[in-house]
Amino acid sequence: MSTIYDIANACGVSIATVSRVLNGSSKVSPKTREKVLAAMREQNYSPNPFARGLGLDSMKMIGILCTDVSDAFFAKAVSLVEHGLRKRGLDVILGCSGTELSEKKKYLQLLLNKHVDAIILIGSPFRETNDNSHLEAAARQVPIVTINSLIDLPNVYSVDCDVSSGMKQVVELLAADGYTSILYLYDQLTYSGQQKLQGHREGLAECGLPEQPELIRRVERTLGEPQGLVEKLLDDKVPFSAIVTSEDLIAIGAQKALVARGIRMPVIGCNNSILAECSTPSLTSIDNRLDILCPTAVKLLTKILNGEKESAPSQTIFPPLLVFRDSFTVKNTVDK
Amino acid sequence: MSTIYDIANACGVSIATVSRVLNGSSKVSPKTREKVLAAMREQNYSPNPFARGLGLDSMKMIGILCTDVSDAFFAKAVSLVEHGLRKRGLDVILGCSGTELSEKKKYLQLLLNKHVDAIILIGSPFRETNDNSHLEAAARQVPIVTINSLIDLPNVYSVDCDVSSGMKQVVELLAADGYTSILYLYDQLTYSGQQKLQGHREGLAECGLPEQPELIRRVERTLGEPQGLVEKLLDDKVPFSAIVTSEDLIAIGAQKALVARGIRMPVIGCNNSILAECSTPSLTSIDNRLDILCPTAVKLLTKILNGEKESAPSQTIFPPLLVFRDSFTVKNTVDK
DNA sequence: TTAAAAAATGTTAACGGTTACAAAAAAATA
DNA sequence: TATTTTTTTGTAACCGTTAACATTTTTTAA
Repeated sequence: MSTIYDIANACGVSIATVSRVLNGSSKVSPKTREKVLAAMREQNYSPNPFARGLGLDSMKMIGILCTDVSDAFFAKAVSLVEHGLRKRGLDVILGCSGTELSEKKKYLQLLLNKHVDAIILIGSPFRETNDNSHLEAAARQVPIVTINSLIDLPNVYSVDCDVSSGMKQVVELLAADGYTSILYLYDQLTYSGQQKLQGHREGLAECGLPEQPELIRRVERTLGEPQGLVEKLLDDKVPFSAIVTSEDLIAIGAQKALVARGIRMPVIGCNNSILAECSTPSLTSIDNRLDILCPTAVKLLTKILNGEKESAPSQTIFPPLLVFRDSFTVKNTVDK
Repeated sequence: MSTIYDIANACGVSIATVSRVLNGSSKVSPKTREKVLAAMREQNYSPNPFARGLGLDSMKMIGILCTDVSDAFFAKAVSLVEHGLRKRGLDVILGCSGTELSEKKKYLQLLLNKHVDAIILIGSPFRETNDNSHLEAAARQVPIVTINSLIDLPNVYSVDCDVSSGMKQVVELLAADGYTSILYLYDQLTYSGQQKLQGHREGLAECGLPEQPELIRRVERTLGEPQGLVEKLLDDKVPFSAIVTSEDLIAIGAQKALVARGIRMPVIGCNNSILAECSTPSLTSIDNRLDILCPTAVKLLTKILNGEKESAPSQTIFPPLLVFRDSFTVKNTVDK
């Protein structure tokens, strides 16, 4: 590994000059610049990131914190964010904390300890509890951008999708189609989980439908549990005529229960991951626009890192997109 | 941010003593140790990773390089590896290079430039070409552990699953059941892609079945392309009685074409991702044991980082697992 | 009680960059 | 040509650790 001193020696210049060439900061005469660049190429030089980091307190690394990359939703988000950051010359430290609040705190601290330049938080930082004191503390050290959850704290910037309205719209569409007994299956009440549930309730209220506790059920984010629950509800003859869920995986589990019994009714997922397409019948799903949120978050972040905090909106919200597939199409309305 | 000097001052000791407490290296008297630890707690001290990195040329970060985390297979692998590394106090820099060789090279270089302690390579480093000169060069700088591809180079350690035998076994099972015209759909001929194809061919040979070019077809790793191809083959009345694929996603696409026409025949996927379970009928799939490969790779890596290279096997191979689901069960054999 | 050995602590030079400031060289002006 | 201005380059301090080596303190042995 050659150092800045090696390059300086090779060209008969000082290390300051080499550093200047490296950073393109202040002026260097064209011919010395060329000489230095040639030496760098020759020696295959690459600046030591630790030394640089020590001086500048930055290694141009962004921490990405999510719950679980093996989940299709987070995987897509991480992928999109990683691409965006790379394109801008930023490296990515990945942390998958799981759902436990204590773990999330620990991971947040781990990233801070590594002196990342910023943190991108995918999904919700808190669960049922609204304790985000740790986030507040973290934001005092580095800017934080959250994707898919809205947090109002200094130095925290949120890019979110209004899934609440999506959920509401789904209820309205179903109701308009005569599906008035809607089974709502949700998993964790993270920020977006709460939004979804609220949207569902608003939809019910809007349509003058009653809120039935036995039709608003919490399940694990798995295939088996929703499937089992739906089977049980069918066994118990609990009446419902459509299923809406907070996640595609849950929807698919539920749909499997239906398919197994030859029952056909509208099933709506959320997140519109690849799973939705894989399901048979393919799943109608609320798309939370990660394809827009993630690039937006990255752009926002670069702005902030460039010191343009003033022009960085602390909240950016996009509308969701309903993607209709076989499990429920608006055409139903017409066909019926 | 308090430094080692702040702590030293606060306790009236030298920075060397603080450093010793920090590293637990040489002896420090119990009472000064306590005093120092107390000051650290009080000042919420955490050592500057860049300074440490500069001295030790290590920030205890491992680079993970994969093709695409948004793909269920890589997502699962990255997730498993991340967990294992975290548990051992190692941080993770993630790189998603895509399939282009030039990009892979670039990403490899990016990780090296960050002075990662090691690189874990998930999936294949090369495609149809067998050019792994860049890997060889990289391995001269840091140890490399590959997951799901076998590479014979100094300082490269491979943890792999023998999918070839899995593929072979599938053909044998199908043939034994009377399914002798097998459509084989594959995507990229990465290392494991080649292994799979070879296993398939071996299976055909073993069973005395002919290799039919029109039944060994390359498709994109998407849902739509295999679906379209199968539809076309059906239209063209190309005869086949079972479908085997190199990836679950492809299998699901193919199966969708069958389901749409009410045709039922064995469909076998590979990788056994969550997609396989989501499909209806649920997909029989070859599990390449990421649940074992990934922890093994991490353990191997820690061994290597601990300087126990001698006792680190350069190749570790696990057998695959056939996971039978609705799209093809061995019970078929009995039932028929 | 003193000398020797062991344990604890301190001093200081790396590690490889960045950058403020100083100095030298080149260009512009008088 | 001498002087001023501008451009280019060099010097050296600093960033916060680690660790070799030196020194002091404590313990043990004589």
